[in-house]
Amino acid sequence: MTQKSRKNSKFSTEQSIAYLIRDLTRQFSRTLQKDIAPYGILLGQYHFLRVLWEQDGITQRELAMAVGMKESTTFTALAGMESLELVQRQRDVGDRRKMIVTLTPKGKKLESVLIPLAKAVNNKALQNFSDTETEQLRNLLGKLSHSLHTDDQ
Amino acid sequence: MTQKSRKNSKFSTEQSIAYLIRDLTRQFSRTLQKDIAPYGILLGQYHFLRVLWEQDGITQRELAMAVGMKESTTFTALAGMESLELVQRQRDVGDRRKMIVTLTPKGKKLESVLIPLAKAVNNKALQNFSDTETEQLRNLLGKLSHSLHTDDQ
DNA sequence: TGTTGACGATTAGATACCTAAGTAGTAGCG
DNA sequence: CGCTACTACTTAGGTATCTAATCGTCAACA
Repeated sequence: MTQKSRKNSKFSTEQSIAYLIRDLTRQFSRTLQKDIAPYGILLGQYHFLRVLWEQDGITQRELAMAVGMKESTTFTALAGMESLELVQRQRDVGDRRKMIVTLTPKGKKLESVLIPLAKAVNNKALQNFSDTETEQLRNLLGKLSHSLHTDDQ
Repeated sequence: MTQKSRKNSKFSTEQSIAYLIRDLTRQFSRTLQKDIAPYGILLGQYHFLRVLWEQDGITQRELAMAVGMKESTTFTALAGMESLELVQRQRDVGDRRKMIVTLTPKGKKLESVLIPLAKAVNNKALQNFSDTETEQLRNLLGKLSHSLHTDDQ
């Protein structure tokens, strides 16, 4: 290691928190993507399905909020999912601006197949973690997220 | 919260580690991207610059490895960086398959400008973390990454 | 009741990645 | 040598996001 890279341990190339997290995201994505691909589901679609399995019949905007994606991203994903007949979209009768998204039987059925795959990835990642460590990690990540969201500084 | 979403705390929509991490990556990316945009640098380019500032004159493949990106991604990023005159690429004389990447003065100068911006984002995220917590987080993330990489299970 | 502004969805266009399939150049071996 | 396999880069094409701009609908109020 060069002198340069040692001078700030909070930020060296290998160790910055941001880098570690970005790298982990890629690993998680690649892994889960490969697992669900055989079922014809794209990773970008899976995120939306996961929310719909718990809250069916919500609007596109609510879905976007729940998943944490922008509405344009949500729109694109749903368009693909509709053509695959995983979801159905209909205008809200009461407020025609809104688009209600509901799962088709095909979309519903996937829950029992895909959730275990996602759990497996999560469990593999956490295989050597005690419950305490898992909780610790979750708390630290939450704190990180909260700090990044604040507008001060 | 529905009964359903409560039944497995390790995996509910809001709390899965993979989701938290993916979300954090987006936050980090958006934040840093906005900060560096005024200098005409794209986030995807920044990652490569960061490595080059510490190890100038390496090959494209070495750079890809150091950054943790695929070579095709590296190639595209470098092409853009070359046209912005941030780096120069020349064939290795000894082995003409290799492409040596070196920073231009313009690329070098950016180090003193951009690194503080990246540090600021990191520090903002870690603003309420004690040194112990930071180290803890780093260790937990490293462990996570290691577990995901193993081929067993 | 007509105008204006907010809201929700959509479209357009860009960035950041990936996988898979080329294309050279190098090296090893019979 | 000359074939073959490997290495490094490149190209092609696709996915997952984003921001910014536009379009239809609704609501509020002068």
